[in-house]
Amino acid sequence: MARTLLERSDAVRALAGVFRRRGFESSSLSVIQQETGIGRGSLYHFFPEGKADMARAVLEQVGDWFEERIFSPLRAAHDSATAIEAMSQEVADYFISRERVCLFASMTLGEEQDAFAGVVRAYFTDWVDALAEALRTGGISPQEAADRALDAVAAIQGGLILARAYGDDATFLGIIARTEQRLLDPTRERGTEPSWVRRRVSTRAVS
Amino acid sequence: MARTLLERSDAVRALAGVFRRRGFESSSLSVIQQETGIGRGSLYHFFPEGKADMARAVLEQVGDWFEERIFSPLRAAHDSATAIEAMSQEVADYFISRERVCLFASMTLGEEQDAFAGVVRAYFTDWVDALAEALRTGGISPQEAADRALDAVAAIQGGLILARAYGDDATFLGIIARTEQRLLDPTRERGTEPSWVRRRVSTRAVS
DNA sequence: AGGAGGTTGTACTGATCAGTACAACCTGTA
DNA sequence: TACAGGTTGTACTGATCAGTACAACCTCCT
Repeated sequence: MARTLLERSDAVRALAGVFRRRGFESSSLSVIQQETGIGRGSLYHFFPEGKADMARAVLEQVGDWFEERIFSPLRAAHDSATAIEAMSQEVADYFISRERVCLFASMTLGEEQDAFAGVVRAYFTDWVDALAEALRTGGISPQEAADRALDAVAAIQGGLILARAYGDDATFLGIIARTEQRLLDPTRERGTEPSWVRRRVSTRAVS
Repeated sequence: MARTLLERSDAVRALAGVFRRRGFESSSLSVIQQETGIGRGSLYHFFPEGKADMARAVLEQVGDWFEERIFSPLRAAHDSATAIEAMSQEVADYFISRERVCLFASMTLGEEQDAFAGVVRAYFTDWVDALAEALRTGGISPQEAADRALDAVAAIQGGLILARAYGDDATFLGIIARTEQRLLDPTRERGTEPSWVRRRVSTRAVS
């Protein structure tokens, strides 16, 4: 019964590597076959619906990793400062060792956008919400916590773009470090919104 | 001499739209032909090297726009606060009216990465440097200005990812607004780097 | 009015795409 | 040892890909 040498989870890991390096669209079946060493037969055996199935599986595996290592600890944190430091370190290690690519972010571009909108949105809201909860635990007001959490996740994602553009991890680590400081800073006050934002938000931003 | 109806710059604009909507990889020649209404003949007449030429032209046009409307004003600014507010507004308008996609950022993924590494890096360094110069004009120290500029560009790029993930402009505008405040804030102090960063940077970040 | 030459649509090429079919294989169980 | 059935490589399909060739066209200049 060929209790195979190849675990499905190994295949998923290999696929994630290919998608990160080449992007989803340009990962053709022949490329996937070549770079993973997994034959067409096995690929369609594990992922009957083809590339869409593969992408789903990869996103699910990545999502599970974040849930376990990042989101859940943030939500369960007693000491928010420690939890946020841990998040920073985990996130830095994770992305540096994975081509500086966030697969969920990559799915917000091109054709993939529609197909994976749901899971992508869930990933980001989970992250932002978990981080906001840790901040609230640390005594920050709900609104301020939500804003800081959103800004931090955006900073990390933008940091990945710059890290890839510069081909440089140090820049990314600097951004992560300052993001961490900003999250923990107990003294920062909120100013008033610039007037042009209020104008934009009220006129058309609720799309 | 058919002094054509179709200016090359119109073609470039149309191409930019297609690339933003579909992504570079999944913009096939037939799709481009269909969505721009420009025939294969004209396409290869204007862009003899095919898609690579088209992408180059699009990036150049976008780069020129930013140079004229964003970078140059920042460098020439006398009043840094006004210049930064202007940048925020221009950037918000630009990306909201263009599918929330930064084409340079999209070129940091997949196969495009290598082909366009140079212009992509130049775009981001130009932006960060111009913004840092405006901040220095406003009396912020060079190192602090460089950090804040980098963080701001990262925040904007991350904001775009979240805006696409959420299908929502209000989130993006909020991020831009708080980024602007952070840039202008005269009081913020810099803390010390978390120890884990120094460890990472010194051990392997200089790749 | 009549070229001249830049511009454009169409048909074609070979390569590569995603997906299917199926025979051969391999391993745990009997 | 032999079977059973999950697993895998290979060959194939029709569709679509990027790029080329070229005849028809259209507009400006004389």
